[in-house]
Amino acid sequence: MVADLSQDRPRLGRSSTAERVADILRERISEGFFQPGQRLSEEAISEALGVSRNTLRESFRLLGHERLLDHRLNRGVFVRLPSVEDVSDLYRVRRVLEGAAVRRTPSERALTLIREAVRDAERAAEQDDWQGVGTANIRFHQALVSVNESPRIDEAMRQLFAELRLVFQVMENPRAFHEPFVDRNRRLLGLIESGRTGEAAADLDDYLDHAERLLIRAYEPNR
Amino acid sequence: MVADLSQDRPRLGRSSTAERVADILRERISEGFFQPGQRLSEEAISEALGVSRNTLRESFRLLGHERLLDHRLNRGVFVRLPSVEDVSDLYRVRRVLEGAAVRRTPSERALTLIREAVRDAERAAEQDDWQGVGTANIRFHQALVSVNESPRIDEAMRQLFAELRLVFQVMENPRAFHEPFVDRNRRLLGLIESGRTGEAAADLDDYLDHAERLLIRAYEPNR
DNA sequence: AACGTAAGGATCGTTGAACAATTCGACAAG
DNA sequence: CTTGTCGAATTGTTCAACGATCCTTACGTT
Repeated sequence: MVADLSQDRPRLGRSSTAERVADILRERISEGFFQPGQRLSEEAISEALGVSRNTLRESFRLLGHERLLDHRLNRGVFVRLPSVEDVSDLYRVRRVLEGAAVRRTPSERALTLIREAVRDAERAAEQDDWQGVGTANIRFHQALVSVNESPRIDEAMRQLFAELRLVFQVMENPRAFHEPFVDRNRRLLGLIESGRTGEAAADLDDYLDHAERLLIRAYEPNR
Repeated sequence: MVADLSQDRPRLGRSSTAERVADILRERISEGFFQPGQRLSEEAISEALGVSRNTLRESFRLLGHERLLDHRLNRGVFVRLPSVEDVSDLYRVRRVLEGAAVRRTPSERALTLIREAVRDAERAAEQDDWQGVGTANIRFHQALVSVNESPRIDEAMRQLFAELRLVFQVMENPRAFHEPFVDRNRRLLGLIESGRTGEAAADLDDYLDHAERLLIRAYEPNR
């Protein structure tokens, strides 16, 4: 019974001003409050948040390593603005991580998460809630990757989507983007459930090609 | 002609005291000067390197994100001491990244790198230079992963091996560990060269199972 | 002997101020 | 129109300080 407590262990060490500031900034970036390409002034933000410049700089380092911020020497930190090459690379990584996932037999737990994400996306689509479709879609792919049963891969996937959100912020019409994938999620789930790993892998590759093409076409980092 | 200069751009932004300090610490850790589990005193190191505590703390944040240091609140930073579960997870990641690589057809450039690494390992083994075998072995796997043609995956692999080096530091007999893999590298290369991706993938899985088993058996994080 | 508590020292977390280094735009000179 | 120079603004880094937290030791209680 004491063993259950070990679940809460990560929460223990948590909290330091720098990390909490990083959490805030991360959220602000992902919600578009800070736009990609925008410069983040040390003085302005440290004053606004009521922390010292030194502490804020520690936060910047954290987010820089997550590729959310771009640290240019003596020029300051900028919200990262991914290039088209970055988008392609992100999809290369997805093909590897998600491709490995569909070749494995998922645990019951993972399968449940995947099913829920598919259903949530469908439900949100019915209500024209494209914001909701987007987040459900992300949950779908994270659940998919969780089939690999690797904490490090899960973490990498989290970062990857944080980076992709930067792309969505710049995209012309992020809402319509997710639309075709509600059905594709359902189809892919079917292939996975029936254990047809070969077909699932092929469908996934086509899925990601499709998404990458749409994304790059709608993505214009030049303002 | 001016366009060629843009190649050198990455070299410009580089260098800031914090990053250079991080480079030094990274090297010291990988060479075993700082042992896994050891605590790194802010005061002692900042004084020894002649930098301020604040700057050193920025470096610590960088290395913490690379999983080389363990930051415990109010207790300081420690050289990370990977657990057995960590080792297993690292091999899960390797199976995914390297597995995806062997299923692709390598570029000429990548193939050359792989061949060189295999040859260097053999040469080092002939001279009983097990240190050299180890580094050639790492180069072999990095070259293998480079077949994915993804900068992010290359970077992930670099970090992964930096973490594995922590394990090697603690291991009982790191020299003998690499011995069986000189031949296995050669065999895997053969399968790749002949385009038998299915067999190559199967051999790789067995390869990594083998390595993980040996490593975990020889690994005793408890002192 | 096992345990709870208290005191003290060491180290980290964070701040605020200061100064050097660097960037960038404006403006003058050629 | 290009090049050189100046100054304001911002970052890079240091330093000193103080509160907070952890660890150890000692002491007293049960």
